[in-house]
Amino acid sequence: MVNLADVARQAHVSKMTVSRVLNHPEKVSVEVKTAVMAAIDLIGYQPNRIAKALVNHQNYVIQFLVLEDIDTVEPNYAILLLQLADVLNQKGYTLEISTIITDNDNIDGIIVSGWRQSDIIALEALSVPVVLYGESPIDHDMAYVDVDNRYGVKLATKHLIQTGYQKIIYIGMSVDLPFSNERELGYLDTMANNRRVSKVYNVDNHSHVAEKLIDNIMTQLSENTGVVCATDRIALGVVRALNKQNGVPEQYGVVGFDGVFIDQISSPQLTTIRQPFAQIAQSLVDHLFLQLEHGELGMQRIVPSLIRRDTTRA
Amino acid sequence: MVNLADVARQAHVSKMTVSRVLNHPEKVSVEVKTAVMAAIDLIGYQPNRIAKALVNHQNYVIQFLVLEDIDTVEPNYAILLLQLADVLNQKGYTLEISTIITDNDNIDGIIVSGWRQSDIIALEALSVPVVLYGESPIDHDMAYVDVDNRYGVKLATKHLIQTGYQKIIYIGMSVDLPFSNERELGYLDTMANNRRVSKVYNVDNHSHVAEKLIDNIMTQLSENTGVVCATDRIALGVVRALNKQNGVPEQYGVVGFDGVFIDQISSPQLTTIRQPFAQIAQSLVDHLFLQLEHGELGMQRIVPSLIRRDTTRA
DNA sequence: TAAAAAGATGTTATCGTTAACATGCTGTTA
DNA sequence: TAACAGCATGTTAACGATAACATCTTTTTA
Repeated sequence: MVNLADVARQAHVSKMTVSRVLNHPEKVSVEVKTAVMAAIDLIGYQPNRIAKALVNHQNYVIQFLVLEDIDTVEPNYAILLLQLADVLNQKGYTLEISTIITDNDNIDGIIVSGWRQSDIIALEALSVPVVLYGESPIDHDMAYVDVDNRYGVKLATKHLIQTGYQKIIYIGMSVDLPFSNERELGYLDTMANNRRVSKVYNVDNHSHVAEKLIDNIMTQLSENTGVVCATDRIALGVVRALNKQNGVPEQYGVVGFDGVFIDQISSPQLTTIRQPFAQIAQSLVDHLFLQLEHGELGMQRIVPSLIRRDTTRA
Repeated sequence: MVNLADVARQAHVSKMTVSRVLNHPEKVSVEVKTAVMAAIDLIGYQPNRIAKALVNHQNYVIQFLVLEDIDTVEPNYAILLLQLADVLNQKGYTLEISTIITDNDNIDGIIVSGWRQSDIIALEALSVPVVLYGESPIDHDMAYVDVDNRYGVKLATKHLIQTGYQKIIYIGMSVDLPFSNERELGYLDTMANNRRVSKVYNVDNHSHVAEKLIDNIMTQLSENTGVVCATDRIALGVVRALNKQNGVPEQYGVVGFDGVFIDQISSPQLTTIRQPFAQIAQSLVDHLFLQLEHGELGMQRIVPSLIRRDTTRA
């Protein structure tokens, strides 16, 4: 393996000078710098992450902790995971994926997804920086990054109003977590602001459950109704039910939330609120390093956008 | 950070003895061993992966190389990725995810998914062990793990025959790769063995394309037809088209292939051939270590199974 | 122009672990 | 009982990189 010493020999300088060229180039004269660079190129030197880690007391490993039941969120995780890995790679970091909370000397930080209220205490007790994906519970001060859920559903609700649907109902998730509460509030706020009458249903986050719900309430559903859905899974079921009368998007409009995978395989393709996962991944990593390097707890709400497709009128 | 020296002090032995207790316990007397173990428990020592890596000339990092267009395979990747991470963690390894081929001193081995024929030469030139997910091209000798595609489609075809569908057609993918060829052969073989007339269509691997194909050939499709699909995506579109006449599973039977996510959100839920990803992940890692530790190129075909659900008759 | 400051480069020690070799003890054998 | 084998444990050096300090050269300043 080509190491610092080989480069040093090639460039007729000491190892330290080579190290400086790479880490503190401003402290090295221009001639030496170019000579060293040439030597590096010539013999194809790549710094050894392991040796660096040992002397810097770092691991260059970030843990992605998935506390959610994996089955319920697969497509989202795939895309988030790939984006995270990408951002971390660019910083020379590696990803460790775990499904249980452990205090571990071999990682530098943790990004957590799918946590419940009951996980928070254990997470706060960890000895490494933690960033939550998803808004943190009100009474705890933890770094987090989340999509702006309330704003997202606001967009969805407004869109249905503007495309002329008369009655607008909301189908949420039966879980008590910040993100689902925020989504519901986004609907309620927008309806109130537009002097509309709200109607909220809650179901488990599965397309079949949502489909059954719509089947059951179909008779009470007047034509020209818009349905704001808390997730694309729910929206998928809703569209399926409504399309038994071939009513989407003319008689009924549907908007989902997530914008990953499901929206595209649905037929017709879903109008949805897209979570920008590349941005989310970048922000999660940024906030983790903010904590790692400056001890600061940051939080950010990422603005989602409306993707107009075929389950709402043009 | 608690290290070997702390344990050694606590147990009144040398660092080397502690190291031996952990790596070569048979070379240490029983009394010393128990004393050291007690000291480890007492002060909560965890070995430092980085220092170990440095002295062993290993990185404890395996790269997962995704060469496929990410959009086309998300749910599969999520599940494979999580399983891989799990298997590797148990061996003290970490995962690096990459989308480009690079020769990299900081990894110990590579697991490749979604490769094309044109990638093979670059992959063979790499200086670390490589295992392919997906059968390797005939003229190259590389380690691989794959699901037994031919057998899987055999299962699917047989199932449709046994549940009494009269005519049985196959909808494959328009790509020339070992896995898709194998799947087609699984259909053709089984049909020939059962003295049935085959009919093969090919489409891009998207539900909408498959849906459109069925719409177009619907008039030529006699009732009591079974459709073997190369993927769940295709099956999803096929079911959607056939269900416009409410014909699944009584008039038409459909079987997919993959068994991840799509099969469950479909309505009715897909009968499918499930890829056992936990087993695949384990096998990929095993074959990588076989190569790493003994230089042996292994290959394995994992046997998939039929999941009977609601798109075929009981 | 001598002394001090600034700049460039080199030397040493260190991170935590382990392989290889060294030491010391017990017990066996002729 | 001397010689030696075999076992348990300790000591040293090494992995590759870098921080801290040391040294040497050049520039600045009074």
